[in-house]
Amino acid sequence: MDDLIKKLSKAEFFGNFPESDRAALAELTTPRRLRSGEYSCYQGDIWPNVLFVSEGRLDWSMISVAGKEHVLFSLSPYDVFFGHSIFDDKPMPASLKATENSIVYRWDRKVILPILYRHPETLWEIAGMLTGTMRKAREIIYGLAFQPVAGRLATLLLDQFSDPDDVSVERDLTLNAIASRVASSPEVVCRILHQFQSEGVLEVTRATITLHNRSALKDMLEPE
Amino acid sequence: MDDLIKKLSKAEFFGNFPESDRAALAELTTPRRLRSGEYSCYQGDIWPNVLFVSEGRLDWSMISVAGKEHVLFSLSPYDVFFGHSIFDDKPMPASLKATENSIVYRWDRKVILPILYRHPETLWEIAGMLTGTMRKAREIIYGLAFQPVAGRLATLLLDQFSDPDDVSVERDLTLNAIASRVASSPEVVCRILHQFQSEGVLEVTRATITLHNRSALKDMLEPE
DNA sequence: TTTTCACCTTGATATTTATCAAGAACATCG
DNA sequence: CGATGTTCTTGATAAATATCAAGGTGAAAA
Repeated sequence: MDDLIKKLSKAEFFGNFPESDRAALAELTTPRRLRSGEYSCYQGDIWPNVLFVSEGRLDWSMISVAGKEHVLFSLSPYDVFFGHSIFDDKPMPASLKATENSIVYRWDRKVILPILYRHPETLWEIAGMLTGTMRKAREIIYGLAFQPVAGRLATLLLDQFSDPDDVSVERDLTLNAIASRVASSPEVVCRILHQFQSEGVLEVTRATITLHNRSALKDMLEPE
Repeated sequence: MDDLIKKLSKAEFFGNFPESDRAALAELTTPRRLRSGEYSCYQGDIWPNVLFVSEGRLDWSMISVAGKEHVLFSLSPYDVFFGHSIFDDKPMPASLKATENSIVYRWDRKVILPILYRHPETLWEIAGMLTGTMRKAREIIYGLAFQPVAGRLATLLLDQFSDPDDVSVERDLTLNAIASRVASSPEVVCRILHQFQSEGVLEVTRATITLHNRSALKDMLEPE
């Protein structure tokens, strides 16, 4: 339990709470272990919960009627996630799926609301957090509406190479995983990756990607 | 002024306020007339305001670096819009543009926050409203990621024919306007519209669209 | 070591969508 | 009424993307 309290203090949201409230939160939940591939919530569920990621990684992804998957973003340790249903009691618009063995903590609305209400500014912070999610959604729409697959892939790569010093990253995503993030197919992603290579932008091996020309990727997004 | 107070009572959000607060709100703002084509806020602005639409129509639309436009949704009379910046002080991710001559009222954060804070449940309602916007964004992403242009157009048409009794609607949107909602080009929209016609789904004339087979449009979205 | 399996790669092809161009239909205004 | 400008329409063409198929590669398991 102390472990959880400590982790919550580093969380983006509960970090600002007084220690006593973090302790109260820790009292009200138990760890859940998810194995890679397991779901925490399904698209369509009424799921009025708050989730805290302690270990592992979860994807927030939509599934189409045709069975295709589109991953919008993923949750990492210390991330806090508010299920949509907690605000409006409607079904969840996407699913949360563990992509690694993970440990999460969950609170039901009935349990967590009284604690949130102790701090009036907290509700305002929630609005700020939701606004952040809306901004992420906006970026996704922008990519889909205006950019070709190559552009969306460039964005994803720049994201992976977020640290300006990193020039080489492990390929932790399969082509399939990448495709479901840029809304395309693994074959197309493969081709574009090799096209980037032939242009000297980067170098792909089976295990790593090495970036040679970061600005070329950026130019792809904002011409000039 | 009384006019505004009355209108606010029918608004989705301020309608639940006590009359005194609506009066207070009316005191703190003045009407702004926008001519068709004028902008209320620009993508990139810091714009910490709340907007109430009294008359007319505004489009919430993104503009790409290449100059293309994508309309995400529009605001009609009685709609209340919270600018993103009001929550996080960051630039607006899209623009608000009047598509008709319109009358709107605006409040700055400094002015409106004290009134909102009078009702603790209001903040929770704001979160609910933001969640609604996120759900709209999710539908847009779903369309762009999984559906061809014809599918997105079908969704738009079903939206126009929302009343099950309506079988005929005025064509109030130009092909250009439709194209910027389904993220395509006017030529493509034109062709698909005529393709629908040749399939007997609907009938297009210059002035109206008449729906012959509503379920055909629905089937296009959810096969089977 | 061999087998197995998932993943990657590449080619060939079909489909979808964008773009350019030109003419037709319509509304508006002088 | 004629002139003007916008919107619609259609054809031709190019580009982007999806899909299917087949073979290659490497890692893990037997």
